[in-house]
Amino acid sequence: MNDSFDLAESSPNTQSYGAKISASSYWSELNKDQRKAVETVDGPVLVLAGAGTGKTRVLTTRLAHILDSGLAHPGETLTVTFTNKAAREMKDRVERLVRRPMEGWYLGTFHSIAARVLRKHAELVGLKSNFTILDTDDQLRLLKQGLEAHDIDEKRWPARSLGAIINRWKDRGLAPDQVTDTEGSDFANGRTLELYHDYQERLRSLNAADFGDLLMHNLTLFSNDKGVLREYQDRFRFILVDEYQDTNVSQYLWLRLLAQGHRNICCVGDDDQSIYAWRGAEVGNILRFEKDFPGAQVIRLERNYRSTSHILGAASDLIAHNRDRLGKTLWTESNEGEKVTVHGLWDGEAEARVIGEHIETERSDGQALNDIAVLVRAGHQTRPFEERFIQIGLPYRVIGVMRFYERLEIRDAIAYLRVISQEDDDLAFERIINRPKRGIGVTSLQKLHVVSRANGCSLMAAARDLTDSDELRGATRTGLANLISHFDRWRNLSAVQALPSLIQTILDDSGYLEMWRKDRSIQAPGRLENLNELIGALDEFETLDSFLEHISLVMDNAETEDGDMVNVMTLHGAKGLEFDSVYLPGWEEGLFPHQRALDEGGLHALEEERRLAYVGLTRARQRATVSYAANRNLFGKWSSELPSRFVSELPEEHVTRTSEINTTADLTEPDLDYQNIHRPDIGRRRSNWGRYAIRQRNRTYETIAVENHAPGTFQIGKRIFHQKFGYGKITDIDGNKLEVSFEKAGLKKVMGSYVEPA
DNA sequence: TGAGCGTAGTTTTTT
DNA sequence: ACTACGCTCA
Repeated sequence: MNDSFDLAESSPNTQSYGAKISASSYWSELNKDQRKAVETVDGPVLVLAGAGTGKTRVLTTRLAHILDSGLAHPGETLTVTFTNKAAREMKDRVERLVRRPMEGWYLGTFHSIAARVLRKHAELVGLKSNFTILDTDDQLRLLKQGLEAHDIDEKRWPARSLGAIINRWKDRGLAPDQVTDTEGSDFANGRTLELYHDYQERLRSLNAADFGDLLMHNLTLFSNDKGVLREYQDRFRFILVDEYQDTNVSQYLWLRLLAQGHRNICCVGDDDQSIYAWRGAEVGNILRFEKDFPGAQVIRLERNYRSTSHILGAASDLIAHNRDRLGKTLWTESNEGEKVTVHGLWDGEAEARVIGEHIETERSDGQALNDIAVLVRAGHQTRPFEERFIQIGLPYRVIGVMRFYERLEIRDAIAYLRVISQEDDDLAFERIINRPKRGIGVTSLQKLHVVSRANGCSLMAAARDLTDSDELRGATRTGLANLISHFDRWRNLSAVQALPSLIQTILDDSGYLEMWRKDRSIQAPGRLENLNELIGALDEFETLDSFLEHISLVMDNAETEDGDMVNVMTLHGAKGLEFDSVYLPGWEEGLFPHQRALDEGGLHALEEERRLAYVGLTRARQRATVSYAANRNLFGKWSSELPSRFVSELPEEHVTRTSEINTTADLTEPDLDYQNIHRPDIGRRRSNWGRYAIRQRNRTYETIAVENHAPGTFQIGKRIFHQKFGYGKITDIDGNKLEVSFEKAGLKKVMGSYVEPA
């Protein structure tokens, strides 16, 4: 972390400042709109950049232009992204363009820049400069402790829910004394605010900040000390923001404050790709930009360089179903390409099989697997694909699963380091106090907590006290005393020893490595391997603190595996990426759009789901293949599925549809030829369908006979019972689909075969 | 202290 | 189906 912005950054850089260097060499290839977005450096600019319109290119070129033409030193620019990956990419590209070391510039994620600012002025918000940044796991444990302290039943009021409420407040920049809404009023009998208050107190006493605090404390800081705010306002002559549609309110307020100095802020975003409202992002930030920055120029990038016109056409028509959007008309000069294909399939297994076959065909046509992706809605959907791909020997990688620094053994090792860096870090100390086993169980830990609360001291201090007293006996006392003396030694060692050998010593002395060596489980060898990797990774860091800052803010995915492999990931994970060929399985009502989104977020959530579908389609350069299954095994239960409404929203002119099944909607067609053949392996699946026809190669060869309700069982107004949603009244009937107004769950469409007369 | 068992909850994810 | 958690009992 370069923290020297008072020195190095403000020293005049005679090479660049004031020197007009022609930048035309690297932006001659930009189109008119892109060029305008790069050149308009005076005043606020909003760049609405559709999918595949060269957004990143514009952003990097703009920054390079500002630096190259001497409009600002690197240290006078602020560039924010959401992910470390995006920040790194931007850094690389700008450095390549500018060919000059960019020491001291402010380019990074919102969180890393906010942390950098906060460390400088921590005392103004009641923290010390070396505060710990807590991750979600720590936060959760802290919240649990809070609930316990308030005697609130954690079963009834889960810490996770409390965390979600508090995080939403923080997303909006609301400290406990600023909360006026009733957001949390139905949680814990209205004691949410009290819990939030205590949680913040606890964080302060631990000298810790959670992710939300980083931004929120910045806001507090800026409003408490106008001098500091002024300093940054003056400093940042140019501000650039990537993925602006993903900013939450507190990030927005933060930007707005900082931009008030020079008013040169350029935000790049696409309202159609806003898919993070569920974690506090406000698309509204885009919509209000012109209001907040009067005279702002709005530049639209609408020429798509990525996809064929069929893919672009399909995606554009789909997203046009959203009401809540600014509206863009993407166009392309690329060829028509293939139509988007839509497959209806029997079940998830068939879906995985068919996609596997398609990929093998593409592969034999010379298509690189690295440029193929399977994009799913939810993490668990990757499984059938993994199983199938393993079976047929198709190389694949799943992106975005467990991250390196989230692994149990890595977190343990880091906890040791955290205690060394900050003896007061109770959360870290608690984590490893009995790992490996030292005879310090729940009872002993409770004693420590009592002492620490009574004395207002840290757990470590309490531990010192307790080992001096007679409270603890036998193995427990020796175990704890040993641990304490180990820590004292390690702390001394940390001053003189390089990080890799320090951690090696710690893991040896503590018996932590020994613990895993003795462990006979399958995972143990992998864990030891990971620990070795950690030791290696530590080589890159000068100080313990710089390493800890890195891991708390730059918890990146482990590098993706080398080789030519199909990419399997969630739609969210695919944002910003592109592939030749994209498979989009699981387009079924309830799965995509996801039921939970529909239940909780209504129309807004539905539109967000649709944007997700849009993001999925627009990842494809050459081919996009959508599929849905008639039956799906979810959480151990089979259920019949309806094709997603998004499937029917795809325009015929850009789509080819094939189906191995008839969906329920088709069952009411009179001329279909049903046979009642019972196929045992399907019968076992307790499919509740009335009659179901599968047609393959124009031949109906399979139908499952399951008991059907007698005609007239269902009439509008009749009361029915549904396994999942309970009692309700039928409001509409459409073939085998019923629209039911449920007493608890509200208005829903359900399968007739799923309900019983009540 | 730890194994064994029952229960509940299973979208998306960064920092 | 699978996991994570909390509780009971040896």
